[in-house]
Amino acid sequence: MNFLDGLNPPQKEAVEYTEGALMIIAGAGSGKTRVLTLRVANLLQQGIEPYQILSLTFTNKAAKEMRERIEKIVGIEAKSLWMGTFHSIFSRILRIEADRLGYDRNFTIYDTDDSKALLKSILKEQNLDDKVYRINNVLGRISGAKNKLITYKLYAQNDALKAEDAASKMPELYRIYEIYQKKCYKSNAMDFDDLLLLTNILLRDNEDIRQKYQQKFQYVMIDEFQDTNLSQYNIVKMLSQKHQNICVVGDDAQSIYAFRGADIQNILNFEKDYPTLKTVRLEQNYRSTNNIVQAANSVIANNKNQLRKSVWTSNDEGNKIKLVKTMTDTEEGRLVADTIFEEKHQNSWKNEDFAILYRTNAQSRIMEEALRRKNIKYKIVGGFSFYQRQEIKDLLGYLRFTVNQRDEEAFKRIINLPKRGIGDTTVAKLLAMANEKNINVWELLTEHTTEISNRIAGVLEVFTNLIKKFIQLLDSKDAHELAVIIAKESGLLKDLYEDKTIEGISRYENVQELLNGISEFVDNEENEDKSLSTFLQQITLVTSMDEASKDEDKDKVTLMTIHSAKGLEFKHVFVVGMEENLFPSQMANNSLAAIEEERRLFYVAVTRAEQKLTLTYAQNRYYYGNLQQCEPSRFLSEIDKQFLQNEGGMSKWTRQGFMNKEESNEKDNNTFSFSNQFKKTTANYTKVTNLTKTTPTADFKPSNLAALKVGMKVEHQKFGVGIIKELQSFQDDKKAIINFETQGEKTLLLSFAKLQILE
DNA sequence: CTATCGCACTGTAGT
DNA sequence: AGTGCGATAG
Repeated sequence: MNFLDGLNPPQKEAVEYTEGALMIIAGAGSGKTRVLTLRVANLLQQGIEPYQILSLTFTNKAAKEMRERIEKIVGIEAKSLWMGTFHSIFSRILRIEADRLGYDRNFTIYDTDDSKALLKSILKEQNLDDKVYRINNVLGRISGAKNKLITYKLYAQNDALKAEDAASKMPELYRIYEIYQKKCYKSNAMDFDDLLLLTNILLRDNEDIRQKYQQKFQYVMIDEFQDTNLSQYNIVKMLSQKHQNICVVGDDAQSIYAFRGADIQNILNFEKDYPTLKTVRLEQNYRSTNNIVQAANSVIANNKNQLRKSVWTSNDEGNKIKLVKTMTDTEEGRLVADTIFEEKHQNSWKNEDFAILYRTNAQSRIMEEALRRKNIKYKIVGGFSFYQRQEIKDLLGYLRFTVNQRDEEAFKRIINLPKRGIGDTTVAKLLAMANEKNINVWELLTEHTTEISNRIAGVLEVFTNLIKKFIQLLDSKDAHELAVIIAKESGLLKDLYEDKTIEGISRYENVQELLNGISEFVDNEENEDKSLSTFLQQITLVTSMDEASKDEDKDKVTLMTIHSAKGLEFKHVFVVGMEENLFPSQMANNSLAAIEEERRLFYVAVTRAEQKLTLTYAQNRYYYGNLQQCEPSRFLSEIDKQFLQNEGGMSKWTRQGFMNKEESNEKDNNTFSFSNQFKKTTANYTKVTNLTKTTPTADFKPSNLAALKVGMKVEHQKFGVGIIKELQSFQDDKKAIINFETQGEKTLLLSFAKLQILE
């Protein structure tokens, strides 16, 4: 087995120990992904079928990356592996077995926004004050309960929980939970936590289904085990009961999701649940310089509740860690941008060798501005998702309602969109009426029309006829064709198209982008089920982090939160905003456990760096538009001084940080005028960060459709350069068959294709 | 029912 | 700074 060459003894052991329970404690940079990849390859080489291996990860990105790496070793076989996030894998299973739970297979997955909107309406209906019952708290309590496998029935019987609720002035919480859950069920909808909780219930209550999947999954693997919650762990425990071939990989020092129910206790329980457990520790770090490894160790050593830690490296000592203080947050950005600019030339490093990590997404804007001024290409990972944009959610609302008419959140979103004179009062009345009759709104609208007042009934009929038409097309049209029809006939597209403001154009383009996305979904041969319903379930579980890394995304500086940086590595990492109350977050002040989690987060940030690490903090920073003074983070003082660069090396930047009063005023004025300018061009700004490359003059718009001719050379945003082979009419639209250089022949609906005419 | 204005609030991460 | 809410006028 030559692919084991170059592994150290514990790595080799982890790859070869395939039968029974195995726990791999993998320190930062210890080659974990490589070990996991080879482990799967090893199983496949032993003749295990790919569909018998279940491999669970925490993010879609991690799953995708691992699948690609395995594919490189074993080839096409890797496609049949069951590999994905807990949520995506189990939503797939739930879709197949939905009827056992009384759900329809077209169930909607409610995202956090949907959940909050539903809770808000429940609070209103129950006359509860949303100042007392804070939506985030309420959702957090419900979510926390679900992650501990506490259903609303169990919650109502649990005096301890109810006492906690009473203490936080929310004694009715158990009732809200019950109403929320029943409404979700009535809407044929599941929230994120339901995907796990209901999988638990499905497997627990259905012997045959449990056996089916126990039989199927002979080998189960979990990555980032320290981040799993009880609900997730319990599913895996049930699934691996028959074969007992379960392998978990984790690092307690990198546990950063306790706030949402992840339980380090799972690691301890694991040893109890599997007495024959074999434990392998990967402690040699191959990623970072000795200075970085030691500095990381010196910080994490401050945690009282750490389990085990002895990560070491035989790498060079390397550069010392740079600590930089700046006057303001703007200057912090400038400093980072300047440093990247210089180092790119000095070391001939590329943009992709740098990462800027921050604690909160809000910090990204200042870094963006600085990089743009220096003309440094960057990409933002995570943050505000494409699918959270209003115009996207509007169209998705129509698509969702077409697939599942019980989806009440979608109904509320689209019933008066575009405006048809149905206000909140009317909607509330309709919902109350439906509730009273114990039917859903769609049934009310279609079967009880006579009971609705004439004025409204007329408008509603137009709406129901529209939806009925869409429903009829569900079987005959593919997801993309149908989405295009819905976008047009609902009037959404027309509204956006007529809005010629910068924001309006951007929104129109975003909708086009969504339609392109659906088109890609349909064209993708790997997707077996091309229904609109599957598409919708899939995208709810996809965040902007998971978008395919395009070629144009290649050589760019990466900006992201520390949370999303887990598992990645960069030559030079900047951790910015090292200030008390920002990192560690102010919210962490309440408990030791929270501070320790922040410290682990810092540990994660530091261990992303291969060669250079720079920590920066500002003395003044804008919070909600107010300039505030900041103190350096306590974590900075916890780093063993011997790993920090001496004062002399800092002086260059430190000097820049201190300005005399005159300079300071001048600078403030500059900052002010810049931010005013920024305000006016927000839409442009968004567009640039979206990485859409447009040349206004040559850009193809639906309005100059006639400009296209057969034989013309064009460039498509996604498919690249091609020659127009044929132009066709499709209803009142034009379609083009284009032969792309790399993608082959594609048929595009022109009004949604982003084409640029080349010749 | 819709549009507009002034006021108050914002509390971290990602499926 | 940006958002979302309630009150008010049209």
